[in-house]
Amino acid sequence: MPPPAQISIIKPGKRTDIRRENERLILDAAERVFAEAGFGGATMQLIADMAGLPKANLHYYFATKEDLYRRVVRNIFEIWLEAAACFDASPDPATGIGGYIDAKMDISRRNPHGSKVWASEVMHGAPVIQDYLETTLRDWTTGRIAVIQGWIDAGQMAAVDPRHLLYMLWATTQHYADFGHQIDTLNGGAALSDAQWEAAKTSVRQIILRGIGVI
Amino acid sequence: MPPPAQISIIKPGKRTDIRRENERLILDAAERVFAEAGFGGATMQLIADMAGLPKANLHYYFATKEDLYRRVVRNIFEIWLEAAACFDASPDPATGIGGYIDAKMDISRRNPHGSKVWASEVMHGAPVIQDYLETTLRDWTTGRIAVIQGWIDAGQMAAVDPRHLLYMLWATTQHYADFGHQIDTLNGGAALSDAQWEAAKTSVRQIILRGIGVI
DNA sequence: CCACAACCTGACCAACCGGTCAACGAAAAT
DNA sequence: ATTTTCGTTGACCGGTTGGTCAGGTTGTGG
Repeated sequence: MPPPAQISIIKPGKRTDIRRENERLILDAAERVFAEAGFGGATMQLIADMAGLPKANLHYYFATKEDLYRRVVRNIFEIWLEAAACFDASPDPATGIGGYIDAKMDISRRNPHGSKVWASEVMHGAPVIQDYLETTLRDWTTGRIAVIQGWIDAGQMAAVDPRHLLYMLWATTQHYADFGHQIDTLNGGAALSDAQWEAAKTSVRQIILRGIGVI
Repeated sequence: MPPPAQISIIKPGKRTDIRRENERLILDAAERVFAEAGFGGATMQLIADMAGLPKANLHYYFATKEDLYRRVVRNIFEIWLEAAACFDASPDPATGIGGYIDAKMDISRRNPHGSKVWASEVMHGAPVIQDYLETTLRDWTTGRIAVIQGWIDAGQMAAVDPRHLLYMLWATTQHYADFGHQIDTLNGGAALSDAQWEAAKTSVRQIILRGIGVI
């Protein structure tokens, strides 16, 4: 009586499956531990425990602690850039910037650990992703500044400094992830409910959009 | 002629001078190292080197690394609260909130290390200053929300959620300290000049004050 | 001047960390 | 069936860290 072949249909390749699964496990655990303890405070042993794997297994998939950290930061960086899509897809600042705020607020709620790792990395002088700041992020920023300046020149919004508007967008939206613990504490110790998150998004959108004269 | 105990308390004395001087040296170095490396990444040896003292001397003044860290965070907390003065002294939101923005932006420029240590502490779940969040900060926040709500009720500003307005003020002003490295990198690798810093202050003030309908 | 207290510090230690390695089992490839 | 590759893991190691301590120096009160 041979075991049904259908079961084995699911697996495209056991080796690659194991690898992908374990890397995912490790990266998830690492993101969390790096966010909660910082790079220096995080230990490979703690990440291993949280991932449910022996420590030596981590070093099989990621040669060094710094390599693992680098991968975590890269993952976050890509998520950040995804939120840029809403920015270009819109012809006017109200939907463009409003959509960007919504997108980044959603990321802050869905992926707070990543935001914290990024913040920690930058606060410590960006020793790992300095090249990203100088290339990808700088190019991205230059492009968005041009878009905003276009809106200003077209009279679609108030004449504010596009660069500092961008910084304000980053600061306000990421604040809800990076300082989530403080916000929760001031909320009576409970995480923000769905309604409260919507209120936060609305408040941020309202103040900024009115601040740049589009509502 | 009894040499009154008061005098020996009041008079500087070389002993107390040495103590105060060294504590100041250590606290300054610690603030910097904790900000640049995080609690876990900071080492007592590095703090000692930066303070120009042998490591064993640090443990003479501060029993443990955590004690030293606690003192650093407490110092920062007091600076934060000082900026609140401008808030109450003003009868209208334009000068009150505008002044608060200016004050906090100045602190971000003058004391970026402290802001980073605070941010790091909160991001890691505030293991050291949780009680402050639940008492002093919560009370302070409640008070300021009442002030803002008063302005709203008096028709002096738009009806925004005071709590999220506060968060936005904290986020935007502290961003210039916590993410100073990123801002400098996007500024061509140079720190913001006096003029650029004024432009930043003006931009933040402009957008937020217009956002709450006071200009 | 003396005695005491405060201050200083080189040397040391137990604990821990990142990383290594040899040995082994399981799956693919031949 | 045999060989090879990939995945797994306990045990181990050199280096570093926070913290200790004995013994010294300096300042202070009497």
